[in-house]
Amino acid sequence: MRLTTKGRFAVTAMLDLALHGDSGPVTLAGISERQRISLSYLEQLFGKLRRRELVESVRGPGGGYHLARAAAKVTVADIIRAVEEPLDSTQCGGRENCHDSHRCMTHDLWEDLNTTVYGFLEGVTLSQLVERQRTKPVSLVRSAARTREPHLISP
Amino acid sequence: MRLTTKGRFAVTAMLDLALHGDSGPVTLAGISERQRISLSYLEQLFGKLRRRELVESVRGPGGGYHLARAAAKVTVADIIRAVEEPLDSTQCGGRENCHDSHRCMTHDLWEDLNTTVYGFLEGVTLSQLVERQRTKPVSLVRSAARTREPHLISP
DNA sequence: ATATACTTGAGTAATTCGCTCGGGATTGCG
DNA sequence: CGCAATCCCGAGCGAATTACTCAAGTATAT
Repeated sequence: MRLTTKGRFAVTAMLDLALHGDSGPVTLAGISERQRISLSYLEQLFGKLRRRELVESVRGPGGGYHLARAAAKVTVADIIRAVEEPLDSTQCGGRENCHDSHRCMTHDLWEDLNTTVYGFLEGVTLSQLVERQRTKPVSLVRSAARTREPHLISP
Repeated sequence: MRLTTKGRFAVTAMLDLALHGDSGPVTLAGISERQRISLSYLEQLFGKLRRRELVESVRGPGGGYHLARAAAKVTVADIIRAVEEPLDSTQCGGRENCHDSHRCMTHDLWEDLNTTVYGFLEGVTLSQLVERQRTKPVSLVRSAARTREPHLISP
């Protein structure tokens, strides 16, 4: 797994798409202006998002992008998986590197951690983010964290 | 937040430290050999881990590193924070970039997501990883996920 | 037609990653 | 003492990735 600004840009753009998708296709130029992301960079990102079938494109004037499925069915994990390069497995990935009793400890451990984090991001959908964006007063951190890490918020 | 192989190396090394720390300081050369991580790279990583007071060093022959506190008090989030470069906040981070009604949407959103993921990684301690490594049959994914994301596992 | 908008590919400066090299500094041990 | 083990530190480096530009397309609504 990898988590960088690239994934953040993609999530932001998808959120913008979800927020403005009510009235027809959303233009990359619009997203670029609203979110201050370079148009050409958005083009690259949406190329990947389209290939992963998270968005659909409408060409020609009045065209743009819209979500390929309901915002409730798109998770943050989906988006990140679409744009981030896959993290190559541990250096012992299938080769003769691992030996002794410690072989593949690295691999198993990280694979598990990986899956765990993804499992979590799998639980955060675009529609949740949209709702949170529209009803500002409630913070994502507090509402999301309260259900799983109570001691972190109210020590 | 950032999550790359760098963080993985650090977690792996710390886990090795926890596993072999019973009999005195652990040598970087030992970790390098067992985990197949370059010695010089380990030196860099442990420089950061030491500065963040996650490990303590013992110099001279017979020296090495040991954990600065109990494995139960070291979280994966601690380790990752120590070695990964901090992800600069959104491009609108304090500048005049954000405007309109959408200002800082990006910033707030990602900050929140960030905190949420970190909050989760705060919940995974080194001692949990050690125990899991010693009693292989139990998978990290299932046991960690079960305690905080019940609906993801048994829908 | 023509403008709008997506589509694709090549290229690029800056940054990070993973690592090497070359020196230190500190300390246990004979 | 002297030596070897070990940590410590900084400079640098090739490869990859990031974030982005430029330059061409193709499809389509009007």
